[in-house]
Amino acid sequence: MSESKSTLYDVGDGMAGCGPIFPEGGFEKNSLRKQVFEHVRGNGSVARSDIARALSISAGSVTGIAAELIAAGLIQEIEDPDREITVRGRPPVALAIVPDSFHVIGIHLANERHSAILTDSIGTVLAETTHSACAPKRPVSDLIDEIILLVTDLLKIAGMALNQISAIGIGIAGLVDHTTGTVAWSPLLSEANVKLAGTIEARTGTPVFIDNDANIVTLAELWFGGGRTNSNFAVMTVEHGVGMGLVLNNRLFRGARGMGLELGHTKVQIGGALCRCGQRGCLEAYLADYALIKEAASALDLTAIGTEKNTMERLSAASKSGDPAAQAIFENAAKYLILGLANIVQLFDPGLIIVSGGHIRYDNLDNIDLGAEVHKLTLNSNINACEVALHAWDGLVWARGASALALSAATDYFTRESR
Amino acid sequence: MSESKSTLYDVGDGMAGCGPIFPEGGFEKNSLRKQVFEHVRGNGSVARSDIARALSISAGSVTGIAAELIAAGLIQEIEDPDREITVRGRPPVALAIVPDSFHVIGIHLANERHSAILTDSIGTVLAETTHSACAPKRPVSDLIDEIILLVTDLLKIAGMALNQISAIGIGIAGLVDHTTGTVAWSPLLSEANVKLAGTIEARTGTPVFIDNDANIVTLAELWFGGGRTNSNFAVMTVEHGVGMGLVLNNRLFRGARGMGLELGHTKVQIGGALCRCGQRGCLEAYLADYALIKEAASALDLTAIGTEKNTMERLSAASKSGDPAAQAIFENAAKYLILGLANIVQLFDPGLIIVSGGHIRYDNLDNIDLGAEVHKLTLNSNINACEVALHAWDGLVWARGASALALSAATDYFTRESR
DNA sequence: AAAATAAATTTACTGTCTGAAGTAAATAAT
DNA sequence: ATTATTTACTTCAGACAGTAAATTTATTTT
Repeated sequence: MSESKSTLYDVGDGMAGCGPIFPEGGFEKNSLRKQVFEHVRGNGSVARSDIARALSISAGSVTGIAAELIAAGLIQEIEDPDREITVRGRPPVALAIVPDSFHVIGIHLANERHSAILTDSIGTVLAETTHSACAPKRPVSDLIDEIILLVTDLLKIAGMALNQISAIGIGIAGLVDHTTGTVAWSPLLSEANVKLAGTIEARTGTPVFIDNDANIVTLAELWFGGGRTNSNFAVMTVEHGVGMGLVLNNRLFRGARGMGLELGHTKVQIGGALCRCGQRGCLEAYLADYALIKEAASALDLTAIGTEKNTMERLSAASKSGDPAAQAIFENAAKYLILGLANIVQLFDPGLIIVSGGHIRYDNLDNIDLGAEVHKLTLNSNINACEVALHAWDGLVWARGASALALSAATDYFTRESR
Repeated sequence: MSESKSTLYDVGDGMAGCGPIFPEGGFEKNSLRKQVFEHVRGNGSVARSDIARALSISAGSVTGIAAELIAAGLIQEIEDPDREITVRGRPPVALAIVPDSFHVIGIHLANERHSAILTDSIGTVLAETTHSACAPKRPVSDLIDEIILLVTDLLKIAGMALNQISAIGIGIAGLVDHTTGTVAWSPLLSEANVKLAGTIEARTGTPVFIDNDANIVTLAELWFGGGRTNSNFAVMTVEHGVGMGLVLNNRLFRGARGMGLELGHTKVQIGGALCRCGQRGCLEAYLADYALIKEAASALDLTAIGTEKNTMERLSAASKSGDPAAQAIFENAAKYLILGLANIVQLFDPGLIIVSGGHIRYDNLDNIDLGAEVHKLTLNSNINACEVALHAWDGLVWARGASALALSAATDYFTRESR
């Protein structure tokens, strides 16, 4: 018998019973309706029998659900495109999404420019527009006007009306609470704790969903990028700041209380470099564009001040043409990139990390095997090594990610049971 | 219109369709049966009508489910203990768990000693035993023998037989894959990738569940400690190593692929202090007991080598009696503790972090307002500041956490529908 | 004793899904 | 050409989990 006395036996609250106390209800269950719809959308075109096998549900259910979805105008029977291999038995009938069953808008709000796209129910971009933005910080009312302008412009281009839009997704830099649709803080806004989603919803009469830019990029990867075939992966973005996103079981993970994954502001050095957030030792302060530009003076003549993008391009060019100071800057940043990746692996154990960002950066990572370097900095990786992929993209990802936000909300709505 | 061209439109795989591709099935739904049982267990004693209100389900359902659970011998009607306040109407009948409806065993395996407890279905400890362990690394077969010895000893003390045990939970230091019951690596084992759960299951004929020690401590907090009233919280443990656990929505979060949350091996300094894992700059290398002991030579006469625990006690005493070197050691460790906590907040955004560990450490944290210090190192904390709580405990938590692992498995089993 | 009130039970009903039997449409074998 | 085989899809009875409303039960208030 143990000689120890337990302090735990009756620790804490003196409450009766034991075990976690569950708050009321709130357990999600995905209806077959939605599962079937998503399976069809994910695969482009599938036969009913394939759906039944893939989702392990009865063929009878699929028939019924497919009939409902067809009646609702969400899916349709099509000529199977790739059907040459003739097998015995009754030939399968392929099902596919009806692309124009509904439409959504995705909007990205950023410092220099806003972009917006209008897509159909499978994410095909039907119209896009970009407005240059100026004011670094403005009151909410101004930003809302800018958004409304974007939307009306976009609708005009697409030749559609607002009542044909099922949902609007918005991505904005800053601290965003997706569940309440609140922007706690944003570099674009002079005010804090803005109920942006609700306000736009009231102005447009359309459901509005917002999220921060890192999550938006992650959604873009999940819906349209390298994450499509992975149920679990992380995204790390390096641009003006450093962000990350995480997908667990095909769903965006947003932290316990909706705000988390602030990788850029995890500390990687006690009393280290000064970050734009005012604290010291943040990863961002060693890795983000603005941090590199701070050091760029040693490599470039910065008396002629340009845009951040321009400076980064010049710095990258200098590095590639052999400038030792510029090279040292990128080499140091690469070290911190690898450190950030390693910390993601240690904490979240994803099978894949997509490093997502502008082109410029990646030109300087050509010689580095990121996967191998991360491996060196992690435990246990011999068993389940994490793949690291680079994904460079243009300015439209953000809007596409925002449209994915709207698409998944619209999907929920249209596949809700017994409407 | 935008001048940008998109590389994302058809990025990646050239696959048809869009949206995440969902693997088959796998959506959990918690039956009312289980919810009712857990509500009763969580609250000690509740009336049917209270259950219906708390879980927002119909009174009729509660009647039916309660009848089933009573028939199964899992719950019972009791005299309501605290019922003086007489109200109009038919008095409620309190329901409570039948404590001896089933029993489980919780085992903790550690370097110096193993401990095991036998509990009833509400976690009351009916018997406990502790065996001292010797070999630092042994083959699996030896460890299994030790486990069997623990179990038989425990059963003898409790006067019970193996077939009266519904489940066995095991906590072990190292890298553990809970889903497969595999120990990928452990300081106790000379072999790797050991299917420990399966082997013990075969030997005992009882379902066995294993997890690593950090998760076990987290479960102990969730079931019996300060986490009971919180659906979302993190646990950070500082002992020989540094670990963490995370509870999201009352469930243990284990990372994307079951191994993650290795906070101790996240890097907090490039090329920093050497960690026992062989890498440099791990948080553990600045904060864990073994790291402090490395530095202890400056404060203590270590020619007489004692146990780790003994050395830590001497170091702590030296610090409290004013030894500047010892004080400096603890001050530095506190800095890294705060850094670790801040990084948890940034990444996971829990509302509460429980710092869980032995007493010695905490005596040296008395003067520090951990919450405030963490606040200083995090963004946004003004909105949703994270509470930091210290919880010092004795050696039995581990076994209690392991029993919680078994309890939740047994609960699942007994409340499964249509058995 | 009657009225009021609240808890628990009973009953009829709904929606979701399954499983088994049946139908449809093709190829392969005779 | 006809029959057998194979595969896809449909239909339908029924299991099951859950609800809502009416009913019964047990108590206090008037």
